[in-house]
Amino acid sequence: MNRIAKIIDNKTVEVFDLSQFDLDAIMHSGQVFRYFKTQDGYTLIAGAYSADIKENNGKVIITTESPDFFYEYFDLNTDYNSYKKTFENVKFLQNAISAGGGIRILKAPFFETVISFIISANNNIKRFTKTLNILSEQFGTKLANGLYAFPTLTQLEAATEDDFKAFGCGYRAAYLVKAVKQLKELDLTALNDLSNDRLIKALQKFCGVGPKVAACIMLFSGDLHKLDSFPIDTWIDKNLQSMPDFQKSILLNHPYKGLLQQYIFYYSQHLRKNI
DNA sequence: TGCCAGGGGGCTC
DNA sequence: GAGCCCCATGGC
Repeated sequence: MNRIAKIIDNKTVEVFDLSQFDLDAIMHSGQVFRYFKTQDGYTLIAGAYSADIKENNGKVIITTESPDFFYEYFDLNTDYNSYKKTFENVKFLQNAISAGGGIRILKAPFFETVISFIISANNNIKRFTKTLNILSEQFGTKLANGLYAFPTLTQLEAATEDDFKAFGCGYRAAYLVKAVKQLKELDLTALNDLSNDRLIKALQKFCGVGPKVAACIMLFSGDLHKLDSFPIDTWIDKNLQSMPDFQKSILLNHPYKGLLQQYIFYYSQHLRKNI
């Protein structure tokens, strides 16, 4: 039996092992944006699915019409202790690992990941989250709880450059119109056959996707889920620059450096602490 | 190669 | 309250 979590019934997932599931840290780890704080937890929307999530009596309770989706979304079949065992040679990140140790790499829908991270470019999280929610309200499907699903590719084809601009995308508006057209022609399964080197180049063919955004798509899209992808944003860059070369080398050669990157991001960006 | 292009929220001072 | 920066990228 899985010690981490279990689908209890057709509306409930329970997570038992909170040492590898830190709800607040996951929400603030910069990989999920469309969630709302509730009185005792969060309401989260991913793609066309939503869930109410709260912590209660040492467990996390996920209440949703789509338990199978969220079981997979939170990667609950994977024991993160197996990853953590490989972190013994990165003791210089111990503080960040301790603080963010309950972060998991989520399996977000591919299209939502691409669009979200194009909009994230040179933007602050609060501001582009607002944009993502407005786009969802304008172009997405209204769900039973009154919230809006992230727009599908077909729905977002209706958005013009002026629409994207009006909803806060700024100069990324033109990229988005082009990227939506390009994504329509994409065979996602073909991407899965590529090596990481080829994959990151293939993703950068989408307008608005450079090396950093491509690395985010590789790490956070559930279809790709490359745990050795290492997005270097301004926060990670600052940390790398303050790191001795030998530490940098250990970090950048680690098979799960994507997960380590999440710990560093959460620690420096959200908690505002220095490694 | 270097510079430029939205806007606004949050941070530092 | 001014000045700076933000999960960068493409075009010139």
